[in-house]
Amino acid sequence: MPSASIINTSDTSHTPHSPSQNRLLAALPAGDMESLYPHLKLVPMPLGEILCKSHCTTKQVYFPTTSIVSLLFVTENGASTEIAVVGNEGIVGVAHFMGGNTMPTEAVVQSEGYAYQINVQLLLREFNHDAPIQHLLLRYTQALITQIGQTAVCNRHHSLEQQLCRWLLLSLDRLPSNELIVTQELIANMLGVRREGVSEAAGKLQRAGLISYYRGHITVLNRPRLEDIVCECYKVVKEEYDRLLPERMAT
Amino acid sequence: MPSASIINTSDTSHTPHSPSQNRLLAALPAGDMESLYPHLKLVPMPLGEILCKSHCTTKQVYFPTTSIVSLLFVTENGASTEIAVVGNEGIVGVAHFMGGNTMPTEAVVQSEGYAYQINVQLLLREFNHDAPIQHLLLRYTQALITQIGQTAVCNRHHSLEQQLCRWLLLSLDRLPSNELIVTQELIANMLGVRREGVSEAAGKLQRAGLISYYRGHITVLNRPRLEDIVCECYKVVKEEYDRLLPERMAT
DNA sequence: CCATCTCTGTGCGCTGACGCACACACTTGG
DNA sequence: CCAAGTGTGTGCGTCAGCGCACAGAGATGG
Repeated sequence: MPSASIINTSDTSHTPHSPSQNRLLAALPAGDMESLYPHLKLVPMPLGEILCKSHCTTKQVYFPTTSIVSLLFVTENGASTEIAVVGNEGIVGVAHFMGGNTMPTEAVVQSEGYAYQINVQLLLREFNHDAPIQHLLLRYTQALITQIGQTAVCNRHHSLEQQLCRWLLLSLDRLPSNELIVTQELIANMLGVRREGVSEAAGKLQRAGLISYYRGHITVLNRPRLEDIVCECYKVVKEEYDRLLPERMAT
Repeated sequence: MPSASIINTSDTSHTPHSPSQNRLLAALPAGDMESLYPHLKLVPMPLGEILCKSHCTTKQVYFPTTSIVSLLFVTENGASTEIAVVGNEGIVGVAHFMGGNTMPTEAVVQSEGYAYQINVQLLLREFNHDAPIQHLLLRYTQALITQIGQTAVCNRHHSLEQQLCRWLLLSLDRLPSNELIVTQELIANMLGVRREGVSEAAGKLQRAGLISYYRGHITVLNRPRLEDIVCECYKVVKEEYDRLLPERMAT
């Protein structure tokens, strides 16, 4: 049973899609909705799809609803590290309104689902002439900065097991159910560690009854205990998202 | 002899101070200079001064000129990690114009010098009504995001020695000379590693003739070779700063 | 001049994560 | 039904970085 901090409350299998499933879009004032919504295009986000490679110049930005997107840095020798995760609370493509157009980041779909896509130009027009949407997106970006910074801290100071817990909780917060469709190999790539390391840590969590997994399906059985053993990084990030993003998006 | 990528070209001991020593301030169009410059206050930045603790609500932002400021995350048990460094190419206090006012970050003076201070309200007034300054600050913030993300990558994948090289080069780029006034202990706190580890890595660099240090004074003797052995993280960040910040600030 | 403090060097045992190799179970497709 | 592919478990040697302890050398201040 998902805890109170679940974001998605809709049952994805039956509810019709709506831009308001994305918390940023939902928080827009009525006027902005009217100007943006007609241009939003619902797109499926298949697992593993690369929305944007490092420094690629895509002209689309994405507002995930039921999908989760990972922002990865890939090193020269192919190793990768997830620096942040974006779900229905955010937007993929902050570089466009920050003014740099591209980033040395790769955006990969980490959990299958849907997103609303919009052309950069259309979004920029609103961003540049409308204070509320600008403030909303900038505050979101600040929350993102905190997540990235906290990832740096976590990478430095915390154990693989704690990082796994953080990753699970961050994903869980962005999903409607308590089941994640990911292999341990994928998690390892996100965290930038060995697959065997994830296997060991996940096995430990499973033996403790916190999770249960089976060939690419991880189910969180006891979220409260997961929150007990996770490092502070999760809480810092979560509180910052709650603080910076609109009220109705907080819980 | 400092290489071509030195930012400060002034001799701090003799030249009069000027806001244009900060590259962001220098890049402002004439109109913005006129409205901002009268409100800028030159302040000394003593080594170790804490400009802003985690989530503190200071009403000042800083444009370093000859000083360097570290942005640190401090964990519950007192361990710290530098997530980014700000020198004369940037501004301390992005949270103010990003809309969050505070951040879970501590800003500490890592290298003594000067900065121009300005009241948040005055800066915000310009930020909200003037596109050029807004674009400038947002592009800087995007560069900062890259630096933070790359720090996360570096913490994950690269050796202490490589990280030390990165740290030295990032500092060097923000200083007029090739001498840093820092103890190994301080560097250890920044990198979030043991003092002994820094001692060992620095000793290795010294024996190789790349640096020379003595009780809190580190002199870089061979910058090109340092750039050879540093990890890619340094280059990625540097190129992103060069790309995102104005031409005259690039070299 | 001596006690104290600061900064750095070094040694040692420990541990978390790595790289590799291989086994096993389940799935998929002919 | 069997071969190939996918996802996971496990063992083993290695190593970077940790924590700790202590030494020595220079700085500082009475």
